[in-house]
Amino acid sequence: MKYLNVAEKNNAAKNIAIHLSQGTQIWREGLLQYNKIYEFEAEVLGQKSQMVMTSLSGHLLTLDFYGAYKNWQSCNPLELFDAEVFKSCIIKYEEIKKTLEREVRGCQGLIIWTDCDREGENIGFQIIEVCSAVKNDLKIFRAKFSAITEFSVKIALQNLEQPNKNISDAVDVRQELDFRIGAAFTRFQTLRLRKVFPKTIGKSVVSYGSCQFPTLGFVVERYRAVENFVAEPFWKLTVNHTMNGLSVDFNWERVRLFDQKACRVLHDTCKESPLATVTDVTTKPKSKRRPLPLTTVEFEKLASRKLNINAKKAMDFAEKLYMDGLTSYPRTETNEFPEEMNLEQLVGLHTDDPNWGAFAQNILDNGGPTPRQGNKSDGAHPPIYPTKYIDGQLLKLPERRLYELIVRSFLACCSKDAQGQETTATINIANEVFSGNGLMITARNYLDVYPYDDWSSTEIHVYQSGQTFNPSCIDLVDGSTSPPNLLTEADLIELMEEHGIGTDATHANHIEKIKERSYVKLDDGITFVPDLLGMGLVEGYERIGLNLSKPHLRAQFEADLKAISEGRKQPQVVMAEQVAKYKEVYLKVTAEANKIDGALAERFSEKPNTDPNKDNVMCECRLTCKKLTVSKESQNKGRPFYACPKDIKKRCKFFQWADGETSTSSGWSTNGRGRKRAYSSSDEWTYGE
DNA sequence: GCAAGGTC
Repeated sequence: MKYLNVAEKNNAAKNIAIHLSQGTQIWREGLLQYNKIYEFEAEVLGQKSQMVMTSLSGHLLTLDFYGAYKNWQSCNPLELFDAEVFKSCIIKYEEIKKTLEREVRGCQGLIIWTDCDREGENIGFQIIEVCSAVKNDLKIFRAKFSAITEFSVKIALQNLEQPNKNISDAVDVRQELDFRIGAAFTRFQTLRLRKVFPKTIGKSVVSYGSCQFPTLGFVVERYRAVENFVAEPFWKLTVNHTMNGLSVDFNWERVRLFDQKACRVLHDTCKESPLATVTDVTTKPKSKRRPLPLTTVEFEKLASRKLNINAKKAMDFAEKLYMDGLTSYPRTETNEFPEEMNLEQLVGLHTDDPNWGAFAQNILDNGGPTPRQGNKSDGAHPPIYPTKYIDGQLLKLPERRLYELIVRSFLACCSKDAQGQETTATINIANEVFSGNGLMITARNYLDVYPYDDWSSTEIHVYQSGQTFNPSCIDLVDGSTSPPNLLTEADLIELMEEHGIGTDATHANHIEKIKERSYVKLDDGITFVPDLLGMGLVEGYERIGLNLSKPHLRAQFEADLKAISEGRKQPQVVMAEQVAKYKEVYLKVTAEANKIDGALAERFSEKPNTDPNKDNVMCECRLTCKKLTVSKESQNKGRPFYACPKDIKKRCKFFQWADGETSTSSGWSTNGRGRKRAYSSSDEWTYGE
């Protein structure tokens, strides 16, 4: 038997091949330089077999509309909810597809080794689709692994399963809906707003996406919370005891009062008999926990918060570090190291470094690495860790700082929690209670290598229970409640993760996208505020009574997808329900689009063009009485034509333009990528009015 | 020229 084995990416294919062949694999080039082919022997289903292993680079196929639906001017976006869609190979991956087709011909079996998550299952079915098309009697298997380690992939090969169609179906529904909704709303928003605000919108695209809008929504919500915040004045008592050059502050047990008079009365009472009596002194151990093994989300948050490198840039550099072999795969949700990983060796790589070498040596000399184990695993990738040591001086600046962050995080999580002793002294002044704290750090441990956490000692006098002293001062301090902070990028990523908007691999992209679209902007280089367009859009949809920027729509959809994965719901049913829902939303939006114009007009300085459709020409089909509105502008650019969705696959002799003229072309059009697509129309169109 | 999800 000869099996074709296909992984989701080259790196996975290579490592799986190494593990299964004990390093005896030989490699050759595939048709695309990034995706190599590895060959070795292995035992499959109790039989010695020839193995050919190659990979994709993520999804192989993508969705598209046919002919007229592809063109922004030649169809009503409403039709995109029902227009037929097709999957085709992503143009840059055609060589990968050809490699699969060529390699599978010589094989009798196919083993899918894509990542063991939802998207991976779907990618698996794309591989099956391509391979089955050239070889129809293939024996097909799915390898399920919990990590790409020798142990895990060998177990997977001994326990081959069948691919799970339900999971893949859920992804198909997700893709198709995101695509239809995204295309319909994006075209509508863009085409309309370009006409209503030609100066402000210009040629830019006003996109709608099921992740873009909730992300924008988080920024708007926080901005409003800050804007609408009403500060409330408060008053509080503070006590200070300075002696021998050491100043100790005591905090009031009541924290603060919102009644100035009451606070003044208590202050006066304390000032009248200011002698403080120490009522209690406790000292107890306190520790600060070392970080968990590093995930993508934590990496992005640290880079953004501590190094001021934004998530998109951080991921681009992480990708480069990974490609250079310095760090492990950067997209991971896993925060625990697999048992079989040799952490001692990985720590040992760093013992010669001038900055953290001694720390690494210290870990090895004191019982070895003992990382905390988290509770998340994506089943394919370990946490992010340095795979190789390099002198930081050899790297350019942002890369060096990110490599250092990965190394320091790794060494910190392999180290021990910081330990300290916290002393709390409680005092009583005229029956008011205050407490002061002191912290003595007894073992800094991980903090010595991890500058991203603060924990510092604070001194306190040595007090004894029953002792009395005269405070240096007892003050009445006024203040006012403060608004929440605007969102930083790290906060935004946290919210996205919490509400299930996007994935670890896409958070940074969505944030970048809404910046690019001018929906949000960085206020002071650090915090996000809505930009005029983003704010106006959210307000416009709200005036229509829609909450498209709230995360619950996406959350509901995710719940449906889960039901499909588990076989509890039919994909066609969910698809139909969601399409119907969004179609209704779309109709409402187009009917009340003037409310969006109005909201934006209040934000923009440009006066809106109040009748953006006055130049439109109505087309009507004589046979079906279907109506189509076309702008004069597009009419001049090229004649609108109608593609009949049902007959699309039939190659027809001629088609008819919306102005009634027929063309004798073969009935094939080319798409933007120069590829031929069939479209047809037996309907006749004519201009009305 | 549109989405979101993978990935180089």
